[in-house]
Amino acid sequence: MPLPTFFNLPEEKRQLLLDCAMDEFARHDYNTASISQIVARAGIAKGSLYQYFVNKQDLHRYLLELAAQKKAECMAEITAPVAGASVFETLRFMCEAALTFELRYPRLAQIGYRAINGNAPLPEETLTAARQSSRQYFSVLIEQGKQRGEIRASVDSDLAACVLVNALGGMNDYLKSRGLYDPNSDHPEALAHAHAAEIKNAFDQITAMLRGGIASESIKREDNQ
Amino acid sequence: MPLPTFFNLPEEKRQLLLDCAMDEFARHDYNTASISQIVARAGIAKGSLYQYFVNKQDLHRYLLELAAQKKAECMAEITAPVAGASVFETLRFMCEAALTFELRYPRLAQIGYRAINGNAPLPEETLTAARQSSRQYFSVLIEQGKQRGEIRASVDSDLAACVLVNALGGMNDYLKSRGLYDPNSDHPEALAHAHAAEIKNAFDQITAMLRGGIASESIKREDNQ
Amino acid sequence: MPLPTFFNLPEEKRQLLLDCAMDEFARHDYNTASISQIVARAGIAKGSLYQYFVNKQDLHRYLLELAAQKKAECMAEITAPVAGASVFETLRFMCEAALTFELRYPRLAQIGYRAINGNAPLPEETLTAARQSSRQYFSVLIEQGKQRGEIRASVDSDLAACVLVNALGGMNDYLKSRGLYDPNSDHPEALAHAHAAEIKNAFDQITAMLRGGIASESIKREDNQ
Amino acid sequence: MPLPTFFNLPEEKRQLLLDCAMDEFARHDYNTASISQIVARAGIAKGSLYQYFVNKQDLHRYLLELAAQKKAECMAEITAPVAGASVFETLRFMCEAALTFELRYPRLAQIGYRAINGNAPLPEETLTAARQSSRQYFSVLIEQGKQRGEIRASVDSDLAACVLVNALGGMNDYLKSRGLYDPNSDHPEALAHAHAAEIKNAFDQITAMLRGGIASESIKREDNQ
DNA sequence: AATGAATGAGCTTTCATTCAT
DNA sequence: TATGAATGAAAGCTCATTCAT
Repeated sequence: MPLPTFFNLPEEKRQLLLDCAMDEFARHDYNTASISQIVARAGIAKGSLYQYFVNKQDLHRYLLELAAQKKAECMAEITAPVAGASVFETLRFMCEAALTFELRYPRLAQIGYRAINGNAPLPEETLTAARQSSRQYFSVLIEQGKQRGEIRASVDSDLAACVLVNALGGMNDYLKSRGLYDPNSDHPEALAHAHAAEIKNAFDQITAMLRGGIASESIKREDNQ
Repeated sequence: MPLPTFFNLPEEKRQLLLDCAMDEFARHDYNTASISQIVARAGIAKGSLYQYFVNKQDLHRYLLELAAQKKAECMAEITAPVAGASVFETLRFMCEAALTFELRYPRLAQIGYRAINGNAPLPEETLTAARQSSRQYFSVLIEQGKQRGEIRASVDSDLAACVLVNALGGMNDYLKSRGLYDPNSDHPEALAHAHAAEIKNAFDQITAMLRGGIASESIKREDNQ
Repeated sequence: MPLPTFFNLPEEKRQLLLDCAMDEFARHDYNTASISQIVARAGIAKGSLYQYFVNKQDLHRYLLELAAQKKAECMAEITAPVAGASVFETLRFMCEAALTFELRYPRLAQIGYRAINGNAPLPEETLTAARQSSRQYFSVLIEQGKQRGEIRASVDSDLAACVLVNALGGMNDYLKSRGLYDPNSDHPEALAHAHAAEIKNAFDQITAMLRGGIASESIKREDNQ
Repeated sequence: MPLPTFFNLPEEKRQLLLDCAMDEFARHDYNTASISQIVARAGIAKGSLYQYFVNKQDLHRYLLELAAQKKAECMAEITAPVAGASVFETLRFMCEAALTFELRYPRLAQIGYRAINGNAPLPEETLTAARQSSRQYFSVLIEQGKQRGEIRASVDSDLAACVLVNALGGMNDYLKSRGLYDPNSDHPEALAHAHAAEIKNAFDQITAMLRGGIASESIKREDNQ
């Protein structure tokens, strides 16, 4: 809820300010992020920022809103293909959407991450909702999978949801460790594009892993005995 | 790297100071943790703390070192039984070891968690190393599994390691969301004890999931065609 | 000394601005009164106010001037009947005039009160002059009383003037403490009307007190011995 | 309630800080008084002040406490002679005590005045109590006077109390206008000493005025008819 | 004449660190 | 070695005033 003044700003100036704010809140958690730093880097007077935003919280929440909006956009791009997809195909698509978001808006992604795991002054209900939302999404997805006969009925949906959410996060780690994706690089999207094939392969592997496990056939035969 | 003075301190006093420091850094992130609080609760002069540690960072890193050491101890306890175990048995043991660490040293565990998830002023290399260490441990484990024929050769060990590490973290989320384990409760160990059966079941489920995947048999048959 | 622009304003707009300014300066002391509040409530641009007044002080002084002028009007209304009146009758009339002013222009009265009691950035000479003006009025009145034989020649006119001025202020305190008059109530005039008889009685009592003192007859006989 | 650190300060330094604080709070109301100014003039670091006082309010209240204490001392000096005195003698003594306080501690007196009439952040009950205390004291005094037959039974004690309180304040005005007392001069007490005779005369006159009124004998005869 | 965004000095408060004792 | 007072840069925020349009 920025003040109207903010939206009257010339596009260029507004974007510069947002850039600086995103830099700061991506690099530091809420308490450590410095308004002074932001305005100094944006080259505006300190008082000016308070013509645009009510206070630090207001600015922070606007960035979170932006993150939510941009993430929703990334998700929306895959809505269509997902419609009739199997659970595992959906998973594949979500991997892509999540990565797309991180690649396009790495700072917003980081700010969102901090908000959920850090000390940002958000209403507890908002936090709880945010923390549960992806877990619940996956939980529902798995329930659907069970009904369609795609997923073993014996699987605990909630536990599996936790595992999925984190496992997908693990893919990020993997891509980073391979240098296939660096949120701090200047053009992460270009980087990802260059490694599209490898990334696609990681998507496939992780889906396969979650689908069929990592055990060898011989072990599995033991399991079934 | 505390100063020599620190180790000359009477055991009792040293332990009290550490206790207070752990309390503070477990409850607040690095920037919000207050040196004043620590010395006040420990009943020592503010200046004294700077006779023991170079600065705030120094104290913080010492706590992280302690965490690493204690965690290693917990892991070591399961080294023996693990010796001849299968990869999946080892995984089960590691789940237990990780939980044991969290229960015995909940504050150190929390401090470590905060450090890895990014607010502490640690050299990037230290952070990277910390993040990679467990990944590498798992990577090696999986390689062993492959050689023993327990794990599919087609699995990418590094990716699988990332998935495992994060999936185990997901189990934590699950236990917390179920109220089976709360690191902030007064007696997390007692709590965990009361729910031992349920926790054990979660261990089993997650191992099974990683082992055989979550797909139903019919889907798997499609996979194999 | 508003700028000429101010007087070119349409009557309605000018009055609205004055209303809002009076509200603000009556409710808050000079430093706490907010230009932003005034312009916001008056619905004009902040810059516009500076087309009408040099600065905050200028606006404030204009309000004080207005107060002086309105108070003078109230006093003027009683000039005629006062012409041939005795000093004590005049005092009675002045009580009424002062109350009339407070009832008709409660905000201006309050602003004047604040100015004299010391937070406003007025030149010391202005303040001194304001403080002395009423004192001098009373001083002259008492001198007249002496010449007419209504007041003891031994009375120090200046000291008596100070006493009178403040004693009349004391009557205000009394009326307020009794709930007979509250300048902050929505309709102080209505309130005062409801208690007209009691207020009239207070006028009479205070005049009597200043006239004949508070000592009992027996004490006075001692005085005269 | 300053922090203990404050009282450990060397007398000289403590007094200097108090001096600067009294200067500032006497010259400006609570909101306008500037901590920055105080520390700058006292030549201490800004952080140091917060080792002595919890915050601005704490400092302010301490000054008020000091004022109350010093005023009580001044009053105590006249307790003995007052014991068996008549109402009018008591009044005389109180005039002296009040003036003594203003002369000895002109800044504390001013701070107290601001607290009662201004916007200081004090609990409403404290304010109300302070505002009523002197009025009530006088009210009781007058009631006693009535019982002893020193004061006319027909006098309204509360109204008379208001008149007395303010009339005594009027004496201050008088002394100031005569240059017999200047709270801003460096040694107001010395000044008062030089004019002791004139001040004593003012005391006597004002007592006489309140006792017997200002009307001439001829007027009074009319009153009694 | 009217606008309202831009300004920046100023505010109170915090806190890791230093240093004289 | 122990102390704790002293420090001062930095924080978020306010507001009368200016100025380009």
